[in-house]
Amino acid sequence: MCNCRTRFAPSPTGYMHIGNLRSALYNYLISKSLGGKFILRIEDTDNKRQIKGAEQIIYDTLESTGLSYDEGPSVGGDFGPYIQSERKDIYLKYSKILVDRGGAYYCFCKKKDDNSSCNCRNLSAEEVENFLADRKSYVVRQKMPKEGSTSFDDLVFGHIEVENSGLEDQILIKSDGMPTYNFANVVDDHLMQISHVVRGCEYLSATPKYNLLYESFGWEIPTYVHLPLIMGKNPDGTVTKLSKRAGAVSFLDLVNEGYLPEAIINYIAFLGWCPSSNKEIFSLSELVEEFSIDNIGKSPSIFDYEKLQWVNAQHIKLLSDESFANMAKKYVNFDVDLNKLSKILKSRISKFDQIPEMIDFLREMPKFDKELFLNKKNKTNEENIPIILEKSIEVLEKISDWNNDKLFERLVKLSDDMNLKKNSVMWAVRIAISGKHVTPGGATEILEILGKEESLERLNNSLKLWK
RNA sequence: GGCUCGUUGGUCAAGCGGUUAAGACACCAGCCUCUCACGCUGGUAACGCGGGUUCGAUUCCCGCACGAGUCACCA
Repeated sequence: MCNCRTRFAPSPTGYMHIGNLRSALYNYLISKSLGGKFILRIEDTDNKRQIKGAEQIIYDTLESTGLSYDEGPSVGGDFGPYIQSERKDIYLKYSKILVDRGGAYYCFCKKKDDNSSCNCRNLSAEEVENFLADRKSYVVRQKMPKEGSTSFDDLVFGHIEVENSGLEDQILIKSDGMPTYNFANVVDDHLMQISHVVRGCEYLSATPKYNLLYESFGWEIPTYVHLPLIMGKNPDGTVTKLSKRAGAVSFLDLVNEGYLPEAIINYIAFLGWCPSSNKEIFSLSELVEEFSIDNIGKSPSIFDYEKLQWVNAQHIKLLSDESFANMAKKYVNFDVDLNKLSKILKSRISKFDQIPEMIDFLREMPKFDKELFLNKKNKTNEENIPIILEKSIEVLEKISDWNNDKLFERLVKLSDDMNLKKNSVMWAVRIAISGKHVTPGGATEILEILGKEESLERLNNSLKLWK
């Protein structure tokens, strides 16, 4: 056990996209692989951007992916509340402390004012008192050093150093009294004793500002782990940071398309990290076992649907027959034996939304071209097709024990009797009952699913095409 | 534009001074097979460019190019 504490701190401003989830995952993996705690904190300091339901999506996503948190809204913890809008007073209090310590100052300029003309940094204590007494609206700004440089060592990116002169006196408390993200983040991370700040590297260049804040407070600076960006492909082929515009990927959308949460987790774990071994398919707990910060890379990765699909296919194969049938249920909208269906589908789909198209022929015999029956490799032709179908019908009519093994055995026997390869019979029968060139499952598997009555009806109808 | 970061096959990626430069996806071929899929075997394909350092650079250093991130009273 160690006292490693990480936090996932999303804003409820929309759906949960892959970048957020990856951040949650890595926070989880880092704390769990070190035997520490994983904390959820909701950062809802921007009233304007709140979206109803977004918070619930966060809870649901963490729940369905198994990223369970040790502290957070509803589960509680010793450092609550875990929702920033409920911590407003805390930020105000600390902003005052910071002003007293000389790390920040009140700014009474109007929003539109040109920053360069702002002289609030030099206001006397008396002037400030007066403005405050007048209830003049204000913001609190961080007092950045004018010279020197600030540096830190990131566990992934190494030593980063920036000139202080490039840093603006950023706003800490907005005129509505709410803290900005940057400020609330620092205060909460300190108060909640976060040891490792794990976040996307878009924050890399803002980190010196954070450190200056920690220093002004006299607080210990946490360990930083910045994660490489996840890029999305634009329609024109260029790549940019994953966003609505580029490769729009929301967790919920993926799930609705038929990706398994565990597959999504497995895949995004590899966006920026890779294990020492060549193993690729992991459960969440296996990821915890193998995860190591040392193996996080720096270069951006591109979200690749093809690879995701492959990973998903692998996880689908790992599913028990029961859970597969359960998942498949919602994609099957007609009456059919789900268990039998699942058997032929499991190795053939890479995501669940492929199911409807694959099995539509089971519900209703499609119109098809008679030419489909003719297949050189399987030696079917205009002469033998009608005979095969006729004989098959005779044989099948006599079967009362309608199951795959029995059907297979009888049709193989028929082909022997007719001096044909079994492929010829199987091909003819399969086309006759499916009307499709390719089908999931072989002739006898489809016969079994269709049932005796439906199968014979289809067979007879197809035979008519040849009379 | 300033600052910061990155650059190994089409994609994801191992590598951390000397390698036949792994592996995976995709693609192609073959095998297996009651079509397809699964599975198995094999194949095509890569160190951005230019200087150094070194006996030796994909690996270290410096330029350049290209890509990206960030510069909000958004997070």
